Amino acid sequence: MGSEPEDEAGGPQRVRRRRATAGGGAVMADVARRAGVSGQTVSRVLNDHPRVRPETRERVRAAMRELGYRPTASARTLASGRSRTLGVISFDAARFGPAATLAGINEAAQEAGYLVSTIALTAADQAAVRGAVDRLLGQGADGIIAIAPQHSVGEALVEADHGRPMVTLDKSFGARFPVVAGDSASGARQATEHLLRLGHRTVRHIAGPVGWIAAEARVDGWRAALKDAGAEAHEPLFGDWSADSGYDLGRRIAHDPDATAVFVSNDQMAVGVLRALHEAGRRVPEDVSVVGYDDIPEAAHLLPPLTTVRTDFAEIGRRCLSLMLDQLERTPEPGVRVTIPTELVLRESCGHLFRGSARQAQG
Amino acid sequence: MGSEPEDEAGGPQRVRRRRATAGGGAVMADVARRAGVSGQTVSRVLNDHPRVRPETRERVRAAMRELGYRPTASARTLASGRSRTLGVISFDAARFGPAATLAGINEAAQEAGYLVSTIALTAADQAAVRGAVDRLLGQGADGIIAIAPQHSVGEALVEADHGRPMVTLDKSFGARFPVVAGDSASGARQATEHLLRLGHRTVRHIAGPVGWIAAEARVDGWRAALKDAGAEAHEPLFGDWSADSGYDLGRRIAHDPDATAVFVSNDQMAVGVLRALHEAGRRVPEDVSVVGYDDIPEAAHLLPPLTTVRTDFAEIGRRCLSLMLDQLERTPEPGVRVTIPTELVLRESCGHLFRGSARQAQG
DNA sequence: GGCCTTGATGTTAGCGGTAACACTCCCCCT
DNA sequence: AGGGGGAGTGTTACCGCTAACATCAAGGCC
Repeated sequence: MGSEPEDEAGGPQRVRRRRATAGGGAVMADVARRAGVSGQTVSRVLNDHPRVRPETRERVRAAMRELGYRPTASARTLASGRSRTLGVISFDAARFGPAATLAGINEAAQEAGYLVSTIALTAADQAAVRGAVDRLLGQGADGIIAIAPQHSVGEALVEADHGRPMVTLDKSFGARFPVVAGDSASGARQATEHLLRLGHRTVRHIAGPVGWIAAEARVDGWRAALKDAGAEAHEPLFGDWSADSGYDLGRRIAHDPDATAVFVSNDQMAVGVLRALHEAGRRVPEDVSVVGYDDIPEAAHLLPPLTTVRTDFAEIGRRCLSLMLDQLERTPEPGVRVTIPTELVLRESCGHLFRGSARQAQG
Repeated sequence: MGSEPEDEAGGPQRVRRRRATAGGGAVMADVARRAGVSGQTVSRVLNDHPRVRPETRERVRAAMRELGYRPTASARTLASGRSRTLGVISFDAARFGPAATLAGINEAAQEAGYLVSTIALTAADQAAVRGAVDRLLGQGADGIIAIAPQHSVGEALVEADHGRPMVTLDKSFGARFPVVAGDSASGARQATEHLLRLGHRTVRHIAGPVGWIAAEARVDGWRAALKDAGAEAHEPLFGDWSADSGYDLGRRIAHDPDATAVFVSNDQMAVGVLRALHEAGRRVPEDVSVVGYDDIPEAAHLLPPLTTVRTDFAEIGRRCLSLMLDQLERTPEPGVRVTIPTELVLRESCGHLFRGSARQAQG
């Protein structure tokens, strides 16, 4: 090639340090040399600066292509203080809701040219949350999106405060960062009112675990609907979101002949409830009506197909991202709270309570 | 404070550039000054070098704590060429299998002190895969784990080759990188043989989409089991993994009175199949036996509880990570292929075919 | 026509770490 | 006593890129 830089004779011959680029590829200086410009001009091309002559720009671009040049993110981050990386802290990443939200965030981030680093936490203790925030920030994340479905996580986030933008999901208190959430209270109300309209005297509730924001909002929505209708409110039964727990709690309800309508806080638990009712010989919807929450893709094919409250998780993810971008690139509105509407999807798991028997009520 | 470095009088006063650290926190030099050592010693403490006197180490640690020092990853990456970040390319991240695998990877990565950057792809075309690889490498990922469930993705990965370590999931050909996969062929064989042992003359198959490696391996395993038993093999029906498609295809099978046993390539489709059979008035397991695949958490609570093939997705994720670490930190074995065993979980969706009727067969 | 813009590009000095090497001590051995 | 060697620490030169400033040519203005 003949383009090796000459070492001045006799100078102390230092070992060339290993390059930081992947596969030892070209670096900016190589591109600059090849295009016959300075490194700064290459940098300008890279960053779409307007003050570069079109032909120079093209020459640099060509050199980049020919050398297979790939900018080194760590160097750019170090020099500019921006990484175009977003950190995401998530819990329970294998469950449908969080997973779908995460997918939405990822997709939107990609479109906006950001990379996403995810830390999936299992424990919700403050040390874990703080550690995750630290690692993400240390990594240079420009901002953090935290799925904070439990009060404890929300509190830990406030504790672990830092200078960078943050968006949280679900977290219900404190106007410190923007929050995105599905409208759980309203969804629960819709579900409950639907069941009441079908003639049920009251509606039982199988709730998500205590301390979970969405779970508690659904309890509130359910309770409010009952109160408005002057219906009795039994104490809710608290599950852990799993079909297993839905089954266990469903059996308790199945053995209570007064129970004719159940609102379950998510579809997975509803699966277990349907089984418990079936095994106890109580027909759905003839004897008992069931409404779930989330509208998982399987909900339409359960036996019977499940009436449920749909949340657009992908939209939640997208809104998180757009709020984050607002903070990063535009003027942030402080303390925004975005609520994603829900929709009751009518299927076959609910029936009229009518002369002790029931007819199917279809949307 | 009094610790501001003095500018020599009259020197050209340059504006201090914005710090790259989050929230303008302390940097290594600050820690060094406070602990009364050089930056290099701080670096040694940070990296657990053995050659530091315990009391010095403690002094440095104290200084770090007091200043809330957080090392800047981009600087470390730039200087060392290692980022302790792994890139993950995933598809279909909202489905149970991939999501659970991803969770396993994340968890294992965290334990090993690595951060994970995920790119979720929707299209499997070469440009998308190549772009994802580029972005991950540009970000400084030390290695890439690619969930490559389709042939096309595997091919694209080979094309997008690069110098860094890689581990792929499912990808069936080419010994270029280590591969981890659930043992789909064996799982399918177990399922099929189980049904045959119950007395079914043959077993129908609802398969995953063409081009998906796991789907095709399950077809192969199913076909092999039938062949060994000398049973007739109907042409499989190809779904798209969704409960919707399972329902559509299930209806075709439901209307065929000869069909007494169905092996479905995943549990979601099996949900649809169960519904289709139910609606057609065919009882499970009395008239038709059904086996699914994956053992999603809801499988035990379907009506009837679904016999299925369990794969330990978390283990798959962990193995991916350990293979990656082998490549990064130890002597890599080239072209390893790790197969995660499967287990047939017996529940109530299968019955003996016996005098035209069926009795339950329970493990 | 000299002076001030403006556009295009180059030069310099970092960003915050780490690798390689240099330099002290201090102990041990002969 | 002299020297070898290792433990502990400091010095220097980068890693690859970008911000700030400097430079330089071409053009507009009075």
